[in-house]
Amino acid sequence: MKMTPLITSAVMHFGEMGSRWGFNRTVGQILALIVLNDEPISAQEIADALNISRGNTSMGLKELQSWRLVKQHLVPGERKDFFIPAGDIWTLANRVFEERRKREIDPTMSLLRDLLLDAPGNDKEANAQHKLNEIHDLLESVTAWSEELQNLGPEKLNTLMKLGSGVGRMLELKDKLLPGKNSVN
Amino acid sequence: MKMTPLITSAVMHFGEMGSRWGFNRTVGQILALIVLNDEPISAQEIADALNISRGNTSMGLKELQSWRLVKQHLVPGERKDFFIPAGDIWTLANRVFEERRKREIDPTMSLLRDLLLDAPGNDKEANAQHKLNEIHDLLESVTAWSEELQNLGPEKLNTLMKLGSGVGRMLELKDKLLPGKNSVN
DNA sequence: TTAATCTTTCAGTAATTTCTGAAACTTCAG
DNA sequence: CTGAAGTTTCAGAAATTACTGAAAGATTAA
Repeated sequence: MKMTPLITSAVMHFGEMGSRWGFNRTVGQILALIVLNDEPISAQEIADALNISRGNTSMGLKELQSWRLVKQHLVPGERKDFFIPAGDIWTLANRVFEERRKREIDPTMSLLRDLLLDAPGNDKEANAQHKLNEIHDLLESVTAWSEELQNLGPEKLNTLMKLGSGVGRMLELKDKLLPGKNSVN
Repeated sequence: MKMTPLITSAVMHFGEMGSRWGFNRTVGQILALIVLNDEPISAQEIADALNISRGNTSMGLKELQSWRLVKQHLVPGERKDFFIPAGDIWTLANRVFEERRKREIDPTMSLLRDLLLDAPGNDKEANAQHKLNEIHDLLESVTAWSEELQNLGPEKLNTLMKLGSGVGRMLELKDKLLPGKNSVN
């Protein structure tokens, strides 16, 4: 499992970025290694290639599995576990989005809902609640919208993309196209 | 600057979430406090309300200004600086997106472009490059798309949102609507 | 110019997060 | 059973990140 220079650079970079993407350096490196390596790779090979302890490798793999980015791959006749990506790039990116949404947005939405239930104690609180409500609505929109995009799948998303600023114009005409679909929540 | 219980909960929560949103606990708390407080608030008041050192407050404010989430507000006749949000909720959310894109996506895109320039040394590398290319294209789509959404602004985005799964159907009819806009790019 | 008021910087410390490696656990072949 | 081959767990060590507070730097009023 000697890494080529190209793979090494990529793996190192994904390690550095890992923390910004919601996991730590090692987890990022392991993910990159598994994705870029077309063959299934064992935990021991990962530990060797990245120069990290076997224990750390095990925890990293566990985390990647909890994110559903990596899955086990049993090689017949082999005792050890091998690992492969849990899907194609599009799928993986989707999973990262989803998982991050769960960690970054859902808890806040839940708190905001709770805070908005209480009657405001004074003007200051009423004002704060108003702001919190705006935040809540925005997060709700973002969530709903990102789900929508995920369901579209890569091809349609691409069509939409290429439409570019045409989206705005299209919206202005939508009533003619899809009557009865406006003003529906 | 005594915080009401409601504001306290919100501020604490934004502190906890802060690290997931790309900044640290204190920065998250400061941001929440400034946003939820309708009046301009001084650095000293922030430090007192959050029970943090004046130095830490100063660094936090500096970071929030670098994210363009908070701005100074000079009160005539007052010597000290006051702070207010740099815009409405929609604007702030946009800034967070943008700033995170800069930190989370742009550096990777740049590295990927570089790595794709080199000729592959062998089959393994060729395969890895293919994967890297897929990642690059996906990130490019995401970037372009998020810019598109930002330019739409909140009202149109909302229209789009409410359209829900109608987006898919609309796409199928788009050629009739906007002839000449397909297959561009 | 001086002093008062406020802000920023940064070295050192505290808190948090990540990593290691040894021990415990699991699985299976003989 | 037993032991070989592998995996997981977790207490403590190492590395990283955040925070404090004192000192240095601004800015302005007198």
